[in-house]
Amino acid sequence: MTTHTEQTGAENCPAEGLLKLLSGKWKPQIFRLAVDAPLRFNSLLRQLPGSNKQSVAVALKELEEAGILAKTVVREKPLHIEYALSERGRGLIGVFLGLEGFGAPVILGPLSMK
Amino acid sequence: MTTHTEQTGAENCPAEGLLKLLSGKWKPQIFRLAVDAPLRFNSLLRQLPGSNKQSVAVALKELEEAGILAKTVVREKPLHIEYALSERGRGLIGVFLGLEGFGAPVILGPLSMK
DNA sequence: ACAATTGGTCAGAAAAACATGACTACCCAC
DNA sequence: GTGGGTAGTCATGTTTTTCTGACCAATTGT
Repeated sequence: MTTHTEQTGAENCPAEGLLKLLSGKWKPQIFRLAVDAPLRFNSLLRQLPGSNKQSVAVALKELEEAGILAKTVVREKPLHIEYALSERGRGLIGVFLGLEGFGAPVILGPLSMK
Repeated sequence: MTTHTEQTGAENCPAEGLLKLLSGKWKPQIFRLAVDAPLRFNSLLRQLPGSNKQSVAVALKELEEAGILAKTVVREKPLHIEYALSERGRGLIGVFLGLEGFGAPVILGPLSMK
């Protein structure tokens, strides 16, 4: 059975694909940090306590492949790589803010309504 | 030790908690179906091909505990239980639409198709 | 030349999520 | 009191995700 017929339902629901993309242990935090400034691998690793190379590398790759982050080789003093929010990525900021706006009251509980 | 030292970063980022809540194989679909009409366990199970009691039960419980779905015992003909979107749950619809709006181009976009 | 920093890859282990099948309990019709 | 529908739980196994530690390769510093 090499017929990889994935049935996630994402075909009829784009939100699901996006949720799947943003889910995962590190991707939301990576996205959030990328909003503030371009990211560099080792620095990012240090900013995510408890993370590991592997997971972060995979997350960066997936976010890049999804067109949310753009990878750039910076030919400067230490010669490094930058992962910055792409145009599409910036489009996600609004959605993220919507999530935060809704998320906050959930965490603070029903008592804080009104 | 009741001090649940969760290190998800959700404390300083409500969006993360929400993403975590909505992630999972069935929760997005369940939410989506709940938008249309109140849900009933067995019926829902039939509407989610490939799913199973266990996973759906857990998903419903978590959505209920998060205050997104409201569980109601309906004392009628077959005596059943309804899971309907709560007030808060309806608030999520907008966020979900935002996800769909952004998600669609990602799926259909130039990067994903070869 | 050697070490450190850059940004990774790889195989294997551990942990988390998900699926399966058996079982429970309650109500109603027959 | 048997059978079907309601809504689940439980123990177990499988699959997916995440973590660990070793290794790699180019670039810069001493």
